[in-house]
Amino acid sequence: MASSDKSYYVTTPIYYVNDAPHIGSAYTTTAGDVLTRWHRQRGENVWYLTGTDEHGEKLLRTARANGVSPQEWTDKLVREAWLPVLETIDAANDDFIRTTEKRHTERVQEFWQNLHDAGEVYKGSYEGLYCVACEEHKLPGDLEEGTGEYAGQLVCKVHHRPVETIREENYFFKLSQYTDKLLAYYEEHPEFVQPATARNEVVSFVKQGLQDLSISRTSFDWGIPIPWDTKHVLYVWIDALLNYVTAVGYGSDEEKFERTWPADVHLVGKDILRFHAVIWPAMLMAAGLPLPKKVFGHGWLLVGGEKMSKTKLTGIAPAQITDHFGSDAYRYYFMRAIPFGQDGSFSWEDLNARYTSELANDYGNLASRVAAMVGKYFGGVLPEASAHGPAEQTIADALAAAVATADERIGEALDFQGGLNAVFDFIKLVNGYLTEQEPWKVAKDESAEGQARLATILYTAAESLRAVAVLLNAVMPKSSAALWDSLGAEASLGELAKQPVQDAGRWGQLPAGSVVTKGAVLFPRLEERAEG
RNA sequence: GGGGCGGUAGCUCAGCCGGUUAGAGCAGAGGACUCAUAAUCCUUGGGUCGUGGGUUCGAGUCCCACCCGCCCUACCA
Repeated sequence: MASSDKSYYVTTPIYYVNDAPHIGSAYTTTAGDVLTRWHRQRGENVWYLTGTDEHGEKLLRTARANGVSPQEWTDKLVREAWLPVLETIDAANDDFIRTTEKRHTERVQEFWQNLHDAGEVYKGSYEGLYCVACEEHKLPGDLEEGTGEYAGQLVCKVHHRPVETIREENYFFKLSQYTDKLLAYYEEHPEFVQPATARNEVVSFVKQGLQDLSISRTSFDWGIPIPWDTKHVLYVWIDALLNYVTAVGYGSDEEKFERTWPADVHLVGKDILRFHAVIWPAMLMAAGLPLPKKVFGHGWLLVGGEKMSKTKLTGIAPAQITDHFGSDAYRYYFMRAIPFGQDGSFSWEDLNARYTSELANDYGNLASRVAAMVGKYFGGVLPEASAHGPAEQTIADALAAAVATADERIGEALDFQGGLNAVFDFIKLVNGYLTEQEPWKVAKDESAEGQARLATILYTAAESLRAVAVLLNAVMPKSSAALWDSLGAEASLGELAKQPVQDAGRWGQLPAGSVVTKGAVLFPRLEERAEG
């Protein structure tokens, strides 16, 4: 297999199906979608995977509470909530894996059977603390000194009631054996865990030494049975992580697996970084499989200065935003307003302000004024730039720089904000160019020179927009398509998605004679949206 | 308890190894223009740089203590 055939493979976490999809999970999916669209537009083979995590005790309980089987419950949630949200945010994933699918469960069983056969798994007993009220196992850090009648005992921080000690026969994965191997790997591959702050936390955690990991449960049965001892089901995480390989043909389609694995980027929220940067690579090492090239832990979305938590998820559903602003603005906002890798504040005010200022006024209005002038002065037929001078060259040079920056920032550094800044700085520059050149005044000069200048100014603006449409297609596919259409570009240049993004700065691609029409405005000004 | 990060203009944030009048975007104010989605372009704002000390000729920028928010991690019983 030639290396050039290797797909650029990006994953999101598989989301726990029992939780309602909110903007936090959609944030990861959006970022992955922008990243993969960008790489596709470079002409690379790309594979973008997302999906749902469907096992575990919590899901079993909700299913029962709703009087249906866990499979029925999970089917319903996927159908009614998780698949629709992909439409809502306009994600173009190549596959969607569910951990209840045979292609997953069978491969997972083989994987662990192999590790068991190889001596990586042993039977032991697990002793843990359990809060009956929470119905969860607790770590020492989840507990505190009791007071009053529970004085002297450790109580759950949530319920302030004593926890029970529970002993269970479990299978264990020899994670402890991988402490040094992981540390060596982090050392050799400093880019493996990003950003650097996330990497530091992972490294310092592993340096303390790893404990073997309990990988099975016997207290409930909604999970993948351990093949050699079917009273046990696999711990959800240990099952879920394998989706990244089972979905691309591990153990079933070697050709596809070779072409896809290892993943180029695992996108994860920083809360689940440890599973992806410690446990997952150890599992792969144990199985003799290549490790993913990069695990990127992005930040939280803060609402009102606080982390959006699952529990107090009065949360915001993506559709609440897209219903009003549209999916393009949704995608733009989260990529532009929040530095990927850092926590960022979400507010309706900020969203509204950016929509109006950046999308409607700067970008959309530029497209409108250019299309209007080509229509008004040249009957909608793009004229030739016969008087290209220094002012035009400045624009062309700035474009080339913006393209280079955007390609590096978005395509390599996963700095979506930086990439969008470059594009929008360019848009502002073109607005300024028009104001300086005053084509509406030049239009009154009917001399040949005057008309040549007018033609050149409008060509320059239209050609700039052509590049902007190409550059923004990964972030805002719908409005970019509308702009492409308005410029009449498809007739000569072909499909927008086929325009190589790294070549967008080559000046003069939009041919004179293109039919420019003033379609619907890209981002109509919106009524002030009320709180929440 | 230990470790880390953050607290800078109304809002969101930049400010590298200390050095002339602390910056950007948005919002606000004034002006220009009219091709355009009352849009665009130009100009403009004086904020105890969390608090209190200290080092220094000079400190958001270094040191100490403290307050607030968050993250990682422990002990113990």
